[in-house]
Amino acid sequence: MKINDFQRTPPVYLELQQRLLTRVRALIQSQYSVELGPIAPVSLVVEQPPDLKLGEFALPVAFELARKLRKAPKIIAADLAAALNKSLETVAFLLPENSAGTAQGLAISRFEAAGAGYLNVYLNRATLTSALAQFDPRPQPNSGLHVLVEHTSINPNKAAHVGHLRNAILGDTFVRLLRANGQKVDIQNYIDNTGVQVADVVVGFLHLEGKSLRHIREIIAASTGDSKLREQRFDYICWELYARISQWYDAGSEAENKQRKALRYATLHEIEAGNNETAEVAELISTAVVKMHLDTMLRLGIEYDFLPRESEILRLKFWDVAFDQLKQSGVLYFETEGKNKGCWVMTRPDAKTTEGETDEDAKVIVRSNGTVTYVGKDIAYHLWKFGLLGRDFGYRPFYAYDNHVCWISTTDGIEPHPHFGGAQAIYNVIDSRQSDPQANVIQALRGMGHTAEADRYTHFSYEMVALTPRCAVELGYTVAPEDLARPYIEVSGRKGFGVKADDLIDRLIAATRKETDARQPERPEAERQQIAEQIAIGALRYFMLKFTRGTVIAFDFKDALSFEGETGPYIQYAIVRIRNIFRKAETTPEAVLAAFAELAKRGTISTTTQDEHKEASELPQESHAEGSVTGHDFSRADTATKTEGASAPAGISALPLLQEADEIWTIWLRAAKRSFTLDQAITTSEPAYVARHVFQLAQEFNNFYHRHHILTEEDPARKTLLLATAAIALRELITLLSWLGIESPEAM
RNA sequence: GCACCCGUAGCUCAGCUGGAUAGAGCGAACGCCUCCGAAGCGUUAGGUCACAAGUUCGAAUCUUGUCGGGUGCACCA
Repeated sequence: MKINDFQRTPPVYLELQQRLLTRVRALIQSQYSVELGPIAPVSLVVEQPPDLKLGEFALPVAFELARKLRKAPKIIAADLAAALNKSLETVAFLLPENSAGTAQGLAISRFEAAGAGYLNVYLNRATLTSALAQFDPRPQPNSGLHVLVEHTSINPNKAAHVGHLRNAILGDTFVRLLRANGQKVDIQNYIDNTGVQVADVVVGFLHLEGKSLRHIREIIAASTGDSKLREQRFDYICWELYARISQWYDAGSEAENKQRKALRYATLHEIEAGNNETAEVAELISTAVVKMHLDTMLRLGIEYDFLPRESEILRLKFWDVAFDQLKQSGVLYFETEGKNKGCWVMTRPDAKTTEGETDEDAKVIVRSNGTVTYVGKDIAYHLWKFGLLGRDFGYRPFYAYDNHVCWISTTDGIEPHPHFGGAQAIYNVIDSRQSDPQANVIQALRGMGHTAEADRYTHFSYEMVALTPRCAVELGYTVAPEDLARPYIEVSGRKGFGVKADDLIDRLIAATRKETDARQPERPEAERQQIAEQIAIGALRYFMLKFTRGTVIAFDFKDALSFEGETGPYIQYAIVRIRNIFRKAETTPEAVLAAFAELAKRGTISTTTQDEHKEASELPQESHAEGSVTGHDFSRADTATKTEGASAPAGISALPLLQEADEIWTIWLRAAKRSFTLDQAITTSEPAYVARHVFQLAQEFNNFYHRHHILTEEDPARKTLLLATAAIALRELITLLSWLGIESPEAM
């Protein structure tokens, strides 16, 4: 019998399913191809039955065959089940060898027809738990694609708000998922430091406030230093000023307003041009704000590798290079008629082309005055991302993390520097309001013949975070009557309307700190603070991740400040409980899992028929340390217990428990499902799948915890099983939370 | 007008490539700490899956249409 199927692959859900399908397909081919002639490919799907009593997998294939065979689905399913059971050894494939080189047994214990015609598959619990205890199912290094993820990208003219938190948390989590999948990922945070938003704050400081360059330096120095010394945060000062200047443009007489707007654009042009005092002010402000954004994100465990800035895209003339390429490839054409006369334009992705007519709907890339639009610059930038531009940024170090440095773009950088760009796949975490411009860029890439790149360009889009009217009122904003009736109100930096990220984090920490102070009074202050921060960040990150991307989050403090139910702290609490169990049991999860794998192996080797007695008798008689829970033999009990498919070599007191107690098995099954969930989350760009998966595991553990009292269990083998189940839950919970960027506290 | 997203329990949301009795959390009512931490567990109440037609053995899921909510469709960035 071949046992190489799984030799190096952990026994995980996805592989189990795939192998199962291969076998079933083969059977159908041989069984029914005569009756059907050359049969059309039957679409085989694997489902999960509504209840574990019905098995782990269900195949509705009989329904599909029913009409072709003119037979009742029930009968077909029964035939299939019988045939599969008859040749179980060839169908149910083996799990990997263990360290001793002994095959561990079949992964599938039996097939059964059920319901109206389902073919249900029952996995071999003993075999799989034993294998899972031995192997931490880590995916192998993947395709090796060099991936670039861009997220956060907050305009550097004001403080970050809740909407930016959703972006950064989604992006950061997705990076962690890609890396867990074995991919090499660079993280970029694009900085638009030359736009009107920055110009507005510059106008605010220079003209509304009448500050000089020197004065602005002083303000920045006083408001960006040590958080304990500064009276105000610079990003908050800018938040307020940005709201004020936005109103100021419309607050004067008509003539005044015209003058103010002129001032605004003059300022913008000076910033874009560079090499002048206004540009210097803009540079000071935006750099100071960016640093604060990085501080804020670091509170959430979010780090970056590189900050490309718009100022360098302009000054290093990325556009000029891109423009040539776009003209050469014919993506851009010069419009000579209609409203876009004199512009270089591009046909839109979904445009219906009518011959000869001027495309009034075309996207303008270069204006009639010769300046390039935002989309044009974005195309150039994305050519660089894929290494197609033939021009690079200069680099210098900008922000130091514990383990690495974040670099920033500059016109003339230092050597040596790491290489960024030239990625094979990119993900842009940008909210769904940007899907049109994103589609334009993809369209341009495709039009230039870079179809592979266009295919690997993912707009990781998500819906915005808005405030509930109640929340807006609570924050002291005056809310228009018509807005009070709406489900949510969009945040607006221009109006200064929104929840600032650091305010929210501070409130969360204050709330968790109150709890830890009450629950852990004996712990030192620093520890209580650390725990409070871990819980607060866990709550926040989980809150942002539990919604699927397409859902608008109507933000409310009541929901965000909740630590019960479907929250990060709920999951963290399960971890703390498990850690306490191991502390009191005076053993470790690793030791328990090793012991369990060994014992389970002895008890379950003989699901293959011929070898069972021989193998059972050949088992080495190992002796284990006295008094350790790991020292008891699974097969010690004399009462022989029949397990399905084979008789166990000796009575195994834990095995019936594993067979019958679905609340135990469901935890192991979920562990096996980890790679499946990861794969699903990555292919659909949906981190919420992982969030839900880990919450369900925590729920399953709590359920198990309340049904089985582990430490007082008297039967040693049963106790080993219970402890091993807790160990698996712990291993999974910690791993999965780390993927979500959530820490696992020692106590809480 | 066109494009995209959303409409599922009182509220906030899951429901993967169509499949067996539609699931969580919060809120409500009632229980559970002489036993591994109650940031927990259990029980109960609560749904014509917006509406209509179609495809199918089978639809919350796919198609089309209607209604309702949101967002985006500039030579602004």
